[in-house]
Amino acid sequence: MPEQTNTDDTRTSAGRGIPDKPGLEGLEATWAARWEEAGTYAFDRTATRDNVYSIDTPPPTVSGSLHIGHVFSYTHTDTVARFQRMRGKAVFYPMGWDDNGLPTERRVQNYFGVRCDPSLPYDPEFIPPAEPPKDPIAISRPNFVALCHQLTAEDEQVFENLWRTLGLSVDWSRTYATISEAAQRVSQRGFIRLAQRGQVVQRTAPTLWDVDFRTAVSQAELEDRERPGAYHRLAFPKVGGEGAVEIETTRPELLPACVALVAHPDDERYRPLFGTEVTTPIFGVRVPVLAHELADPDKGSGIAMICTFGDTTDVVWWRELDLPTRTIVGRDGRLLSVEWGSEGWACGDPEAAAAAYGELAGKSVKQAQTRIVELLIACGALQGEPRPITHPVKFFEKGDRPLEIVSSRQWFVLTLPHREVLLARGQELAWHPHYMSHRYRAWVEGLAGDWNISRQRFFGVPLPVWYPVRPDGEIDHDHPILADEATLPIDPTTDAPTGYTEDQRGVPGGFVGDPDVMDTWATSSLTPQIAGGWEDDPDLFARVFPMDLRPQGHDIIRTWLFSTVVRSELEHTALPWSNAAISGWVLDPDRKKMSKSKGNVVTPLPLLEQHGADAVRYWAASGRPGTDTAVDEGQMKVGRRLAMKVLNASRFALGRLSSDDGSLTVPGIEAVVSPIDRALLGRLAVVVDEATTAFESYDYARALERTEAFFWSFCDDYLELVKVRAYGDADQPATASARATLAAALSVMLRLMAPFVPFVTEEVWSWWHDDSIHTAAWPGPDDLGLTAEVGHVAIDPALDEVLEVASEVLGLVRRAKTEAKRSMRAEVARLTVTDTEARLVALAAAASDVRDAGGVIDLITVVGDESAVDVELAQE
RNA sequence: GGGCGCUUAGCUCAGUUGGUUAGAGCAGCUGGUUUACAACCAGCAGGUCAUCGGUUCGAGUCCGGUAGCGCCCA
Repeated sequence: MPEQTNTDDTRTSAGRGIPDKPGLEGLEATWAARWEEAGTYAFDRTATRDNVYSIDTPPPTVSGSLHIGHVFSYTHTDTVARFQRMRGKAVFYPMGWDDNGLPTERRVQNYFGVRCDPSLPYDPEFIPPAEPPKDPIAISRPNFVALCHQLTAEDEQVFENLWRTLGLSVDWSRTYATISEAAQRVSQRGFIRLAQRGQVVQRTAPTLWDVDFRTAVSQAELEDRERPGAYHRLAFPKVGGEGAVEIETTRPELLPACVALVAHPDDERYRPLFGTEVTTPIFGVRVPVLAHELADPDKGSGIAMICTFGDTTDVVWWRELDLPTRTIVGRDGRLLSVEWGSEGWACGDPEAAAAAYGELAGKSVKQAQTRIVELLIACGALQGEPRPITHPVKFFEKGDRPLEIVSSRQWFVLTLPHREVLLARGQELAWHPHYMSHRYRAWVEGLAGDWNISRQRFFGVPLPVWYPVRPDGEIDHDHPILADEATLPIDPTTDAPTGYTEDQRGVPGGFVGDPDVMDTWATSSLTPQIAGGWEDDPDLFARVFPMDLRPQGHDIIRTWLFSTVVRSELEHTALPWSNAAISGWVLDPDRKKMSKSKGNVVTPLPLLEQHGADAVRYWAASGRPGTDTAVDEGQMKVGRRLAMKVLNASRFALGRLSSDDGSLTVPGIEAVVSPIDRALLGRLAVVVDEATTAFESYDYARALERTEAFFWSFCDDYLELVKVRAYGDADQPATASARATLAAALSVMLRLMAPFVPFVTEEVWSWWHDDSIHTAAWPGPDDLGLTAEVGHVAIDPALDEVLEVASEVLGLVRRAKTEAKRSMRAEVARLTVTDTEARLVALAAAASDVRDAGGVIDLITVVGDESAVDVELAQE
């Protein structure tokens, strides 16, 4: 153990001594390698839950590019991890890689120039061309998945190198990947458990659909984008009456899918029409006029057409007004063919409707809009010119075209029935900063539907489900066959369910596999279970779960945080962690949000190379929890200066303790007798208190600020004051006191700074210790010769005044020298201090230090009411 | 439209339950280099705390209104 447990007497220190020329270059590589070798950050899995601090690390999307934002938020977590480790916790700090899902698919498509065609057979000989071809090569799903694994492995290495350079105290023997076999097993097991409890169900329901990715997306993946559009005013002739009802729509191409008109129940203009019918222009379909509160009287003409489906409001109307479905938009975003006059497609003149619709079928919704507007003009149904507007349109957050809503069979995790308990869990969770809890609450309160986890994609965790094929050849979706847990992970498109053989695939009496994969969040929502070895390693799981900390960005509260809470609630009836620390964004140097399209994304490696990891960490740790922070190279330079100062101040302090043979002799804390030394340690004890309290409430930035401020005043004033005294004879009590104070203060300050600047503190620590500072004990009052409990350190005002007055007088002496444009070494012939008796008593206790530091020959004190310092410089 | 956050020195930000003269760093200015540090040190200057009103002996801090910026949700 380090010397703070062995302070009873003077002892010769271990360590390798003070190097001749300490520097910052190369510290990252040196210490990253040593930490790895020594297992400094290895998790002690014999520790009981009480002594474990477990972190549910966000797995970065490895297919994304390195971003300074990664460095920022992961540094925050690392400072907390290091603090907890020094407090004696066994820190469970794994790293995960999120390589599951669409971003990887996209990257693989672009990187290799391929596309997945699931109908193709596996080609074991396939090797992608060196250069991606212009036209993508179609390859089988197994080939495609193999390329995904190959590329993510390379991407993971890039991230790991960054994290090691940054000095994250991750246990690198505990990495996981969200597409790994273990993660797939956990994910599929989680699904099966939900299904067995009836908490995930299949439904054929209107589903948000991205026509380019050809997959369903969930509410959490939506975003609104402002898009230009136009209100088209259409006239619907009344049935059995005079005149027409005019509606306004931004999507005239959906007219064939119109099933009703709707207005607000209180809208006097349309009240008389409720219960009557109108016919759609061009297609002559009779539709009712209905009332519903969601119709906005101020929007357009105040009456809207309901189509199945134009937007999410249409879905609500369709469900609540019990309307029929007329599907015209296909999964490729093109209009489907329709048999006018058949069941569900009744109309006045099927031939005319078919002729008009024939112009639209097969077109994209955009092309169809252009054509139908021409048809509407031709038949006189379009009233006036289309009126351009800008309005919010729903997009998949990764998509390029507006979402459509299609009706399809999907698996839904039931969240709506659990809204209340999920809100209660949000209250129970300790949020840092607290106000971030509002984001969660607002999201849960606003949940509009259950969580659709089916995705019609290729690279993901397959749904572990098959369906029986009935004797008539129809697929029986109502009796899904769940995979046997013992067989996980499985792929139902290549594995047969227990009790069946592969030759029964797709034949009557046999089975078919569910072709879909799960939403990435369906797997990412289980990161505590994946990292903690749920069911696969019950001993480990019991030691780490529920976890202590979930660190993450505020942008994914509604996705990752929410879904993790859902899964933990449904599976364990518990919160997955007790604390959530929410990081802000990193903004570009001009405080603009970074984005690829703006081209202002800052990459971290050049900054790490230029300024050093400690400096970049210093900048990151100055960003307060939850606060958006701009990239600031100025702050990094300050961080580097701090690191340099640590080296130099340590060299000086330890230099006073070193013998001619280079060995260090550290006096025990009991040697501290001089009032000014005791005052210094008293102040430091308060800083230890503040830093500890700040860290306990996840305010690493405050801990850094307080520690740093103390360190600089220590260097500027205290070191100057005791410089001469510390050079004296070690047998002198005054000299021993100064040296003991230097040693104790340095030891404590280094440990306070270790979470922020782990490289330089470890370097300095190694000069006089054999073990790592990062496994040393977090400092407490006993390190400073005080017995108070943490949180109860009080300053002795009389003692503190010694340091206060001495620093103040020294400052005034410096000012006099500066104003006289003299060197700091200039001698002071006579220093006259006028002050109260109490302050002069304090000054007297440090008089020789003040004389030494100021070069004062003659110090005169005068009792008086007004404080005054007169500095008479010696002749040059 | 609803909600959350922010507004303090030229810039980036601290300022905990209200309590002396509102702090720091950067930038600026003036000086200083041989025994820790020129990737340094010392010193100086710089603010109507967005704005209006209220509570109070006392408000950067608490309450309400307004404006601007940012984000989340409709």
